[in-house]
Amino acid sequence: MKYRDDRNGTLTSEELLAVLAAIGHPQRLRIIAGLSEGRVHVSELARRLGMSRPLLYLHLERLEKAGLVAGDLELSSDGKAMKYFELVPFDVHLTVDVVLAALRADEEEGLKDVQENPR
Amino acid sequence: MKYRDDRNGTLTSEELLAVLAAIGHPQRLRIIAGLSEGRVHVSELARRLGMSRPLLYLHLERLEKAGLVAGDLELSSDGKAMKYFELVPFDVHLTVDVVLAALRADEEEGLKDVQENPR
DNA sequence: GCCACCTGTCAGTCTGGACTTACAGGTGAA
DNA sequence: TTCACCTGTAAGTCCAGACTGACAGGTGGC
Repeated sequence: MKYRDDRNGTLTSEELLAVLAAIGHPQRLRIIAGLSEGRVHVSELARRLGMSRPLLYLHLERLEKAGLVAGDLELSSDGKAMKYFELVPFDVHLTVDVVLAALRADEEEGLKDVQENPR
Repeated sequence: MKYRDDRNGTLTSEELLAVLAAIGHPQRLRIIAGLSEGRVHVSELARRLGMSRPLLYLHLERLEKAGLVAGDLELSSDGKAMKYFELVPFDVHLTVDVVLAALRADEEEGLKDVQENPR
């Protein structure tokens, strides 16, 4: 899983911010809750949460980019295209040390960039 | 500490969102890092981070509302007013269960409101 | 044909947060 | 008095994100 493999669980600040911003929104909390019971396709989830489908798309996109949910387009038995989403288990421990580690990880990323793309 | 005492560590979604929004901003990550070495007064911190003082005020205000930092206005030995800020240790475990618990806590808050302010 | 489902995207509005500049006030020291 | 510090806030700009409404396309069944 993403956060276990990368740098032994250390996130860069960019990744950390993506996760925080993704979770830190009332609607997206509800989306996470809605997905916690299992995979659902978009239209169904929109109905359950009482929110418009285009809006739900935006939120799901954001959650997916942050690695918190995963989408999968499937053909149902009756031939209809269905986009299923499911939760990706996440576990981020928020402490001062994690913040410091993220900022430190940024610098190392920066160094890596310099080594890979020297000017 | 705020998050230990309230409901045995369970945050309402409002509190959780406040914390996530407060931490989830590049400048505020740097502010947290800046405060991790100890208490600093606002002007000094602004200089260290290279950001304008009014802007720093806004961010500190947000962090304080979320309970992540604490401010204290003091008179220095030479009579000048100094606003010192320091970190409040925080430890928020971000998992699906925490999200679900937050939404559940909201409902109980709602019930409490009804009991305290019956119509 | 029409209806009931589904996916995907675009154009437009609107609001809140981020940020700057500029101001008000205070102290002590030269 | 002027300078160098400090706190605190009000006014204005700017932009990204949230959200709506209306489209495009597809399938299968009546």
